[in-house]
Amino acid sequence: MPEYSNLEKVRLEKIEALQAQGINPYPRRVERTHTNLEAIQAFEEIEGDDNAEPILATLVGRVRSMRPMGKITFAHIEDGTSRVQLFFRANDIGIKQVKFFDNKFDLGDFIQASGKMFRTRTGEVTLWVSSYRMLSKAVTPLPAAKDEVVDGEVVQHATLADPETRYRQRYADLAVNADVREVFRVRSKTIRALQDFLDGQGFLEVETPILQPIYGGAAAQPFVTHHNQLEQDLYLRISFELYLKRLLVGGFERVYEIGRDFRNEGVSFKHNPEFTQIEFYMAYADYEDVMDLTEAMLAHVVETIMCERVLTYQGEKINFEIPWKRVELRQGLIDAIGIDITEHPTSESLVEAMDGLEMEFNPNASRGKLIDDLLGHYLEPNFIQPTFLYDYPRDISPLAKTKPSDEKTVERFEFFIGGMEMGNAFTELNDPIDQEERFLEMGRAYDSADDEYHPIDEDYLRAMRYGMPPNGGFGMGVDRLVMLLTDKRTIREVLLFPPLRER
RNA sequence: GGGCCGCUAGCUCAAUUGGCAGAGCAACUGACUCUUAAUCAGUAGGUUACAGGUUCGAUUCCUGUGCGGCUCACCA
Repeated sequence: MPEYSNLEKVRLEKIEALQAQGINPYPRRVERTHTNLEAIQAFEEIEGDDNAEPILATLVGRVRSMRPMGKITFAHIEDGTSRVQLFFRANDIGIKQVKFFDNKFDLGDFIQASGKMFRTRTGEVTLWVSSYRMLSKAVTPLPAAKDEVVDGEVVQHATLADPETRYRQRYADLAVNADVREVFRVRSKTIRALQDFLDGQGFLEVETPILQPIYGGAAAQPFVTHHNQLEQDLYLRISFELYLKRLLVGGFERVYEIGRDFRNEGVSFKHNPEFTQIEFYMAYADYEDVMDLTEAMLAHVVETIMCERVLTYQGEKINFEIPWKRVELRQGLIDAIGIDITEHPTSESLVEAMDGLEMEFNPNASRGKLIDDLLGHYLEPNFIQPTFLYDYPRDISPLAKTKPSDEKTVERFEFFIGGMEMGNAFTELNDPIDQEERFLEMGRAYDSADDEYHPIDEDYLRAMRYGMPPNGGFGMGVDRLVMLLTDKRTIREVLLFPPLRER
C-alpha cells in the first residue's frame, strides 16, 4: 500500500466522486478526429474564408493548465504533437459542465474534448468545447509548478530539476520537460540516419548474440550470467567484432550492427555499463577507406539532424565538413610533448622520456599502454573538431594489421569530437596464424600482469582459417554521438533509464 | 573504490552567530463570461533523508548510514 500524500488523497476522493456518479475515470474507448497540431493547422488553413465549413474536432491530451474564471474556463491540453487551448463556457454547455471540469479535473489528467476550432480575442487558436469526458485520472500530481506558452514556445517556471528524481522517474521527467522528449526523438533519428546511410552503401544490418560463451573484441570486464538448462555460464557481449567478422568469412561483404554492449566497469560522464555501439565491417577495404566512409557517414547524420553540417557542443562550434583533420599519433605526440615514440621502442626507454611530464603514470605499464595514456591526456581533450588519430602501437591492438614499414605499429585510427573519443577502427587482421600469435601474446600479457584469464576464441580462429577477405572495421559509441547532437554533457542525459542504485 | 559537495512542503528554493521552519507555484474554500505564470480574498500543508551525539535549545555543530551530484582512479 502506498502512502498517499495529501494532494493524492484529494484526487482519490475525486475518483470516488466520479465513480459515485457512474463515470468511469479510466474508460476503454477513445475518440479522436485530429491531433492537436492537425486541428490547429486545419483551422489556420480555412481561417478568413467565410464560405469554409468550420473545423469540428475531437481532441485528446493531458491537462497542463487550467484557468477557471467563473462561468468560463480556459485550459491547455497537450498531446504528442502540440498544446492546444480549450474554452469552456456556461452559455454553451451549462454551468454544471463548466464546474465539473473545474472541480473534478486536475493538472495531469487526460481528457477528450469535442467542439469547433476558433481564434480567441487574444489571438490563440482554441477548441470551443461542446462536450468532453475524462480519459484517465492522474492520482499523483506532475512535478511541474506552472508553465505558459509564449509565441508557441512552452516556458516553464520552476519544474522538475533534481537529477535523481528525473532519472528515477524518467516518465515524470518526460511528461513535464518537452526538451527531454526532444533528446530522445533526436536519438531515434540518429540511429535511423546511421541505418539509412549504411543501407545506401550496400551494408546489411544483422543481429549477433548478446549472450556469448566467450567474450572478446575489446578489452573490458564482462558481466557474467548463467543458462540453467545448458548449465553454462554466459557473458554479455563487450563488442560485436568477432561475430561480425565471421560473417565476412560467410560471404557477406558489408555488415553492420547497432546494439547494446555491456562492460562491467566504472561509470563516468561518458561511460555507462550498457551502451549502444555501432560496428561495421567492409570487405576489400582498409582503414583509409574506413576514414573516408566515417566522414561521409557523420556528415550525413549531422546534416539529417541539424539541417547543416555544423553543431554546437558545450559552446564550441563543431564543423563536420569533409575532410577532417588527420593526425598521425607519432607526430601528434611530438607536437604536444616533444616525445617521438619511434625513438623509444621499449617501455623502459619511453618511461625515461616521460620523466618530467606532469602526467602521472604507472612506470610498469606496457609501451602501448603508456602511449595510450599519453594520447588520452595530451591529445584527446584538444580534439574538439572531428579528428582522426592514426597508427597505433601494436601491443594494444591485437585485431589490427601491422604497417608494412613498421612491425610495432598497426593500421588503426581512433576519432575524436568535442574532446571525446568517439570510435575506433582498423585494417582488420585476417591472417589466422598471426592472429593466433597475437592472442597468445595477449594471454601472456595478462598472465604477467596477474590479471584475469583472457579466453582465446578458438572458433574465431577456425573461421579465419577458412579465409577472411581483407577488410576494414569500425566501431563507434552511439550514445556519445547523441550527446554531441543534443549538446548534453553526460551520457545519462541521452539514456532513457540510466542506472541508479536501488533505494 | 578515493576526495569534495548536497538532501528543508507535491515542485523550485529561503531560513543571520545554534534561538518559534518560510516564500512562490501546486492543493483546498470563495469571487470573477476572452484568459494564458489570469487576477483577488482566505485556508491548509513539515519525522528539515535516516540513526546517534554535543547543547537549556540543532535545518544549522560532530559521528555513522543511505541516496545523489561533481571529480579522481579503473577502463587493449
